[in-house]
Amino acid sequence: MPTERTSAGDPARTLQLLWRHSTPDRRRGPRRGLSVDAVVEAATAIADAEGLDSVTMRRVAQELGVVPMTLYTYVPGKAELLDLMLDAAYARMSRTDTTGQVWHRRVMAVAEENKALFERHPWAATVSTARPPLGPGLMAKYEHELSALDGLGLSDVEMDDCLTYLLTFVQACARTAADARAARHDSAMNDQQWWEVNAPLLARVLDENAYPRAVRVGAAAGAAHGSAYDPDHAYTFGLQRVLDAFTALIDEGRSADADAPARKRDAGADAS
Amino acid sequence: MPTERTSAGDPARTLQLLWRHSTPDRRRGPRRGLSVDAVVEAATAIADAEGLDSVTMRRVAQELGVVPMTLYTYVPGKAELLDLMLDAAYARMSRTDTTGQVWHRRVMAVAEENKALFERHPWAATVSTARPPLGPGLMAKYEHELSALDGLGLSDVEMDDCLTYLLTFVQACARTAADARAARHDSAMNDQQWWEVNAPLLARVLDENAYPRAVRVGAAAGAAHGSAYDPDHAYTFGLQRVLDAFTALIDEGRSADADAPARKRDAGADAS
DNA sequence: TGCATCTCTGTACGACGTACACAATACAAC
DNA sequence: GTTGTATTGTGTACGTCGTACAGAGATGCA
Repeated sequence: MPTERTSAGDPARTLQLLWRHSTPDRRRGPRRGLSVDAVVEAATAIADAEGLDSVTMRRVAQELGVVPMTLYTYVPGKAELLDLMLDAAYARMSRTDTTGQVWHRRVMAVAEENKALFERHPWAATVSTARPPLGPGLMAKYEHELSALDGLGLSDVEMDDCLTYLLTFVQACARTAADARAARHDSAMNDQQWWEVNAPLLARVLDENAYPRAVRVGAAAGAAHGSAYDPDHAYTFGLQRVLDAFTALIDEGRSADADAPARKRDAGADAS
Repeated sequence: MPTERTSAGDPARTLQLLWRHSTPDRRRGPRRGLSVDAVVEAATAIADAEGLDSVTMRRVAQELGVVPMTLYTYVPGKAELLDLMLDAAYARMSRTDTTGQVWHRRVMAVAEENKALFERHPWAATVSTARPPLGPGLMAKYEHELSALDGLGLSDVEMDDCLTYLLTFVQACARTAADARAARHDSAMNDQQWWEVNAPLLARVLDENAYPRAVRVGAAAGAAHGSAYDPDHAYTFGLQRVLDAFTALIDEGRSADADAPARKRDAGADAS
């Protein structure tokens, strides 16, 4: 089961669908019983509730009361359907107006919005967007998110780099959280139960003296959060690191601009 | 095609296999024609060359000159085989001795080792390790990597947090790179060709005035690296951010220990 | 020499995306 | 009206997957 990927279908047809440029409105033949939006909505509902695995053409069709092949009159195939689902999810994201706030508040808002996206649509975190769906949803999202990084003295390329770094982080967290949820569901065990099953078995085969640091730190981490891995903690900890990293990068640029002999570190945001 | 996941099989059998505690050596019945290692090796070779999609029980069996069902006498199922593949890959990783070097060199070495892992085995980057394969390979890897973060004044939990943050970053980069490779392969188009196909189509539907920043920054980023997304650049840029972030965290701890009125920023590593 | 136990094989099932042929429908041209 | 044609919706079918199950043959122990 490899990773799903956006933009795996025919580019021309995909773009036409994404921007809804395919409605001559009066056509021959029977009236259409459904619509592209209805198909996308049904598929999204299934994905939200049961994961992307459950989104099969058969299942979406069943949900809409038609036979599987009917969907192919609305959508060229499953690949294009996924693009439509994701761009629609982007389009629906809330975009808080943070003009006038300090930059680290703006960046945190972007992170939160993406976190919310992946909480509402966990499947979205598992999709590879190496070639993103170039629809109105993505464009609006990108435009909005860039505004959070504007006016900080970063170059255009640096703005894109930073945004990529931030979004990669949030998506990686969400992906791990989604994977953990899927594992919990499939195994009918939560993480704690899973560890309770594995710990005694592991203890039998593992020589503690061979891995002193691993055993000590692993135990400490396991005790700190209830389990081996706590997605919420990883997000909170990591977001703070991202902000620290941006602070350093922005300050670097400022001190270079001012060509001061010593670096200044009064970046307007005491990201503590 | 959802994401593959480790530890999806039976925990007891998986651990026995991982630690190779299942060899009574003299058994009845015909001599075994293969071995667990042979199966794992064949599967890994296929995954390295053609991706995890191509690793099917039928294909692995064919490579070994047996019928598919034969594999099930060596391995309980495909889930357990994946655990064995990944732990073996961990076990084979090079672990450079960086004792005596400054911490940011040690951390960079860990990042490079993981980057190398994902270059040799791109499929490994696509596997979810929310529940990791608790084998000797992972233990050795974890033990080694923790040593890079030792002696920096971080708590055990912070060491684990930092390592998770670093590894999440490297894996996310590698995953994107692997996805891009897979897209290139499946579409028989490289990224540049893909953009050349999409750009004119997009220009027809997109109102440039509606997304001024997106168009400007997107163009700048696309021009800077040859394509829309450059995995190498994302890694280089991101690793520097990770180091900056760790610098800030370590300094924070030091200034708190020293309870100095002002923060000191002489962390021993000028991570420029 | 039996016999329990193990290896390896062949067949089969239900899932998937979707190609293809075809029936039913509604508008356009006459 | 009537006919032609484009379009929608349906049923069947193919090749893919992991693996359950039954059985055939080989081997070591009693």
